[in-house]
Amino acid sequence: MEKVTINSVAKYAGVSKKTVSRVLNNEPNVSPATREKVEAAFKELDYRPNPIARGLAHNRSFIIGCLYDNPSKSYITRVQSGALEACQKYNYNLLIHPCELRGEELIDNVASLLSTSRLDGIVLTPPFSDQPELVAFLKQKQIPYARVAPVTLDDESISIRSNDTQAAYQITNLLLELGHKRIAFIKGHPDHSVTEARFAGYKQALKEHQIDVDLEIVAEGNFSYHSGEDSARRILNHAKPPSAVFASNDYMAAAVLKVASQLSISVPEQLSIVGFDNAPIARHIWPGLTTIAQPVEEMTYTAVSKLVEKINTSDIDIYYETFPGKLITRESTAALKTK
Amino acid sequence: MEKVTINSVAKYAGVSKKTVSRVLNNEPNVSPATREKVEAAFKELDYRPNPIARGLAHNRSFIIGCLYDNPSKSYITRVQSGALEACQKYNYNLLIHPCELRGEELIDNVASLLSTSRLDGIVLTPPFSDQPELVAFLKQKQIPYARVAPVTLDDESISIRSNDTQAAYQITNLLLELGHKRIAFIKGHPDHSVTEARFAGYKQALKEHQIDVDLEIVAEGNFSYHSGEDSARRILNHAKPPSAVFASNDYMAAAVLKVASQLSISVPEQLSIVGFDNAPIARHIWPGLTTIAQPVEEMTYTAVSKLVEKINTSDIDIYYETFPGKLITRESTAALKTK
DNA sequence: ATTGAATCTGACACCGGTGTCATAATGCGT
DNA sequence: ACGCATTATGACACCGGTGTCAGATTCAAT
Repeated sequence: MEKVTINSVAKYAGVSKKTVSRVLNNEPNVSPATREKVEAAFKELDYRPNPIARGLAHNRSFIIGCLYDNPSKSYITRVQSGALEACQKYNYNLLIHPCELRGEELIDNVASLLSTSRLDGIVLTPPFSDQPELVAFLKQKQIPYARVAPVTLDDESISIRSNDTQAAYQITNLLLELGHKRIAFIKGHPDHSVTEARFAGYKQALKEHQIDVDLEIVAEGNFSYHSGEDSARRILNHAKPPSAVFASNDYMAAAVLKVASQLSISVPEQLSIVGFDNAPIARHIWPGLTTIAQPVEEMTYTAVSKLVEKINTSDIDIYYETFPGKLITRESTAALKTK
Repeated sequence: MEKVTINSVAKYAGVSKKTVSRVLNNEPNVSPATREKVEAAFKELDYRPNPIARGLAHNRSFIIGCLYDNPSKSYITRVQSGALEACQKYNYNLLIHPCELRGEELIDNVASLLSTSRLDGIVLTPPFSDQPELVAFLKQKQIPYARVAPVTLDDESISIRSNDTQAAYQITNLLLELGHKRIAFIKGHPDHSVTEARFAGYKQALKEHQIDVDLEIVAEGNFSYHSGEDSARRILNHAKPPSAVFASNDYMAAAVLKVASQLSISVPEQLSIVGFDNAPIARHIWPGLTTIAQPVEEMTYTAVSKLVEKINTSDIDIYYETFPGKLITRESTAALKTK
């Protein structure tokens, strides 16, 4: 089984390789008869164009990079899944690049990624969507990029956003409507811009109900389960403990539930808990967590699609779209019993 | 900033491009003086070889594919992480390829993946490590491959194994030593070869303690949380309920815990539960799950490393290595109280 | 039949590297 | 100083596609 190149097809079909190339790329100015001959040859020889050669000729790699650093495996998998689907649609490949660096080192790392792998474009997922130095670097290097779930705005890019503040507002309101007045909050990782966005929604809801934010029951977490445990221990042992806890993601919320069990605080009877993200764990623990679901796959799919379109047509310069979150009610929340 | 090619370096250093190529690849027969000149030019111009051109010349893509279909996101992430690390070491890229197909469709899908992406090699993770048609196909197509955690043997390949039977035996023994005599078992997905391997370990341990396997408390799961719930409900509502449950993975074990809470069966006082895999959920629920940890990253790292070495040297033909599992004891197991 | 425009087709260089092989430069023994 | 083996270097074709442009063919209009 010798390999089938454009030359063998050309010979087989009795035309020049350029004509074969024209058929391959659906270029105009090929007579129907010729086109048919060439297509028959494709079938007959089972010809597959070599993407590497094509890449060399175009000075393109047909590879999109995906940059992430997220403690949630399920989030990463969902991002990948959406990105992959978009790549397949356009015959691109996806190169995943987990990266824990920040600042100068991050720039160096991405620079070396770009020069070694010759990416055609790059998708930034949180927390990288909001790293101004990184964005500036890509802009300066003229590397097309798209940002998933950024909070900051940037006039010349593709940004696929979610409205975390709104969603956090909504879920806090749910607790308020259930009668909770003393609601603790566990913040996320300070590098992630959604951290402040979610906190802002929480504060706004409290404010509208004329409740002051009590920083004694606001803990600094970092999205990890462990940080949730520490925060929960502090909050639940407070002299005036809250009747509800809003953790900035589901892992930390799960940790709150664990600490509550350890302290024999029953959920949701004595304590309501809400999380964020609708990670698998939210329904894998008992009671299940009330949380916010976001269409992560869809967001990433859109981001990569728009990015590839930008690369292919250099038409789209700016694209904004906001995807709404959805409140999911499970067993971890209940009305406050009036004592 | 015009782009730096091998030609510009050659011109700058005053040598031919072939000489530059020689320096680049550490080939012999370059005088120290010339080598230095060229290396200085590299630095000066910040030259990065174009992997696509190199790929074309070598008829290689420098891409390794990773095939998987696993319900556990954390498992996937760990596989990716090990594979990526190995790829980086050898300057390869990793192409991830989730795939839910089986049989004929699977072969077609992989065939098209190979011809479109020109992979240099492919890593098979469970359940693909044990699909005989797929392995036969790759062998016939002469595509180098490595198998992670296969159960079946195959004389001519790279196989990085774990001893699931032994580990299952060990964890079952732990329950037996705690005094449990009636131990339920929830099987995994029938497509995964580890499913039978783990069951075999369970049976062996029971046999050595002269306990017959009671198929009434052996459930057919599929590794999903949901299947674990269904199985747990059946098992725990049995007329003669078990005092311990061994679920083939941690998700199903977590589901058993949930069902137990719903039925007000306290864990571990009335019921011991063990899982398998040491997934994050094993320590994110309360009580934490006693389980088996396997060095997934390390296994995949080794698999990819050996695969790339095979590609580069066509030396290694066969490579076997078995990684042991490790028992992790948490709060979900306790000694059976003698009534 | 003739002409001009529109449509088709192929020769050839090129993308940025690597392999082959011939030739130039060096080292070494006598 | 000479000859010979060894090392160093470059010219050139090639990997498998694509862009450019000139030449060939077709077609409609006169």
